Amino acid sequence: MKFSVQKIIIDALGKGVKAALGSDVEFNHAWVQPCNDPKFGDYQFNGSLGLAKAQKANPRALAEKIVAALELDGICQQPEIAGPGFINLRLANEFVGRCLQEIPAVDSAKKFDRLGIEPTEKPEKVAVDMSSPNLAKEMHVGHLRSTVIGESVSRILEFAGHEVERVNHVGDWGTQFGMLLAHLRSTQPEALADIENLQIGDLEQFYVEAKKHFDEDEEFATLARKTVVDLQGGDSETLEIWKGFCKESLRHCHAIYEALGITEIVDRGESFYNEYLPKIVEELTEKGMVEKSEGADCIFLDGFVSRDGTRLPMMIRKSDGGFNYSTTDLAAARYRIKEYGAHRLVYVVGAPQKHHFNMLFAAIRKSGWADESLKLEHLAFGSMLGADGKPFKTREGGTVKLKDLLAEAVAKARLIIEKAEAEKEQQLSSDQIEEIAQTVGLSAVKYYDLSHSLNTDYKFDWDNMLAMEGNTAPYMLYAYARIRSIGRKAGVDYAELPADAPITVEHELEVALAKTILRFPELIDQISRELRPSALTEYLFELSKAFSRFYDRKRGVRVIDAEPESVRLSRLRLCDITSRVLRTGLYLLGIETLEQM
RNA sequence: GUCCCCGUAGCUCAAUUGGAUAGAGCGUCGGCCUCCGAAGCCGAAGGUUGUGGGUUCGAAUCUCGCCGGGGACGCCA
Repeated sequence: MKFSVQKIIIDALGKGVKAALGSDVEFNHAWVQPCNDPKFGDYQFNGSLGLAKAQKANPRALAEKIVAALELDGICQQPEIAGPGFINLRLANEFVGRCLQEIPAVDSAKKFDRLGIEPTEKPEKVAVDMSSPNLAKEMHVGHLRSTVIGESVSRILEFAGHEVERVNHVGDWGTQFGMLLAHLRSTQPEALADIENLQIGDLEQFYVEAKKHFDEDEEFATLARKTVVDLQGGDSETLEIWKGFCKESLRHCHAIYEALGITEIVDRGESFYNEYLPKIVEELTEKGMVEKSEGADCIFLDGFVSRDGTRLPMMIRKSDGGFNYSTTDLAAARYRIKEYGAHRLVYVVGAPQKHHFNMLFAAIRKSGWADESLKLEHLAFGSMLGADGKPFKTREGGTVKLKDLLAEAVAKARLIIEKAEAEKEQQLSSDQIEEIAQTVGLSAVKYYDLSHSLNTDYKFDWDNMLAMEGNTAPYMLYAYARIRSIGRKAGVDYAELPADAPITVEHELEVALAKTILRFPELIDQISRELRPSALTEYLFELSKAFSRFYDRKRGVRVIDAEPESVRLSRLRLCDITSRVLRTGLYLLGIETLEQM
C-alpha cells in the first residue's frame, strides 16, 4: 500500500479528462469520491456535471467522452455512467488482491506499524496546544476533551510524517497563587523545608480551604496579596515555594496523562512567557498595531467591528500595566513560530473561545512573524453535557474531577467484564480481568469522546459508551481480540505467514472487507489534513462490521478450515491485515489493544 | 444590543464538506448457534433533516427571514 487507491483513480481520471476535453481543463480532486452505496461501485466521479455546465454540453455525453479516454485496465471493471452523469468505478478483484499483497510485514524497528503507508513528502512542524489545565486545582472533566483530542490529533499527524510538539499550556501564574502559597506557608510550614517533594493529596480541597482562609481572615488576605507581589517581583524564596507547588500539581496531571497513554507532552506554562510579554507589546507597538483605549493597550483588527461601528478590542496590556491572556497567547505563538519553527499551530480549546482565537490569529497574521503558509487552526470542541442536557456535574452540582471520572469508568468496565466472564467456560485470572477493565474503561471514555464530531456538544452517557454493540471501544476491542484469537486457533503466528502467499478475494464479503482495508491510506491523508478523529472511528467501525460479516458463521466464509491451503492462507493474511489496521487505527485514537478479553 | 454555534428516526449520534434512494447503534418486532469467539450476523417498522423562501442539474450541507436551545462580547484566564 505504497499509494492510496483513491490517488490512482484520481490520476487516471485526471489524465482521462485532459485527454477527452483538452489539457487546459482544471481537474478538481474533490470530483472523485468513494461511493456511499456499494451498488453504484467503489468510487464515483461527479465532475462531468460541473464541467458540462461550464462547457455548455450534455453531462452524460461528456461522461461518455471521458470514459472513452480512461485507461483503467487492470484496476477497474468497465466504468458505468449513471444518473445525471456520474461515472461509477468498480475496482477489479485482482487489483484489490495485488494491493493487499504489497503491504509489507510489520517493521518492529518503527514506532508505528506503517502498513506500507509512506510518510508525507512535505513534513511540517506542528505545535499542538492541548490539555492546559490550571495548576491551582485538580484536572476536571472540562479538560478531558482537549487532552484526548489533542493526543489523537498529535498521533495522527505523527503517523502522517509530521513532527509534533504537544504543548501543555498550563495555568501556573496569576493572583490565586498568592493565596495558595500563603496558605501553604501558614498551614504546612514543615513542608517548605523539602518543597521539592511537596505532597498535596487533593488540590481542590486545598484550594477551597485557602479561599475560605482568604475570605474569613483579613490578616491572611493581606499576606496573600503581599505574596502575589513577592512572586511577581521575583522574590527567590516565594519562587521556590511556587515551583514546588507547580511541580506537585503537575505530578497530579501526569498521573492522569499516564493513565491516558500520553507520554510526550511538554509542560510549558504561562509563566514561561513572562519575560517576553513586555517585548511583545513593545514590538507590536513599533509595528503600529497598538492603540491606547480607555487607558489600556489594545489591538484593533480589521473585520472585528460590530454593525454600529464599534470596534472590538484585543487588549494586550491592562490600564494598571499588567498583561493578560491575549499577551501570553501572542508570546506563546511567537515562541512556537520563531523558536520551535512551527509551520502549523493547532489549538485544541473549547468552542467558547472561538472569538478569542479569531482575533489571536488575525493579530498573528498582522504581526508578520510568519509568511502566509503558516497554518493556524482552532480545533474548537463542544461541551460535555450530562444526561439531562445540562453541563456535566456531580449529583451535588460540583465539578467532576477527571481522576474520579476515569476511576468510575474502570469500575463500570470491571463489573461488565466480570459478568461476561461468569458466563464463559474459560475463566480469566483476576489480574487479567483488572488489565482488561483498565483498558476497556479508559478506552471507552476516549473512544466515545473521539467518535463525536468536534464542534458540537455531546451527552456523556455511561451505557452508550460501555455498550458492547455499536460504535464503541468495547466493540472495537472485542473485534480485534477475536481476530487475534482466530490466529491462535488456526495455529499460526500472523507475523510468520508467508509474505509471498497470494491474496485472492472472490467471495462478496471477502471483497468488501478487502476494499474497506484499502481505504485506510486515503483516510490517513484526509484526517491528517482535517484533524477529525471521528472520521477515523467511523471507519474503524465499518471495518469491524465488514470483518464480522466476512467471518459470520452463516453467511461468511470459512477461514481456519478453508480449503485449499492457498485460500486458507489468503484469508488468514486478510485477518492479519485487518487486525493490523484496527490496531494502528486505535493507536491513532490513543487506544491500546488487548490480545484477549 | 452585536456576533458565534446547534436543531436530523422514540433515544444517542453519523452523513467523506454541494452528490444519487439521509445512514448506524440502542429501543420495538422477527429470523440465525450439533458449525472457526453469538460481546456476533440477517431482516422489518421508524424521517416533510425546527420552519418559510432563495441559489442550481442536485441542498441536512450554501444564502435570507422566523421559531427554539446554548455560548461569547475591555481590564478573569
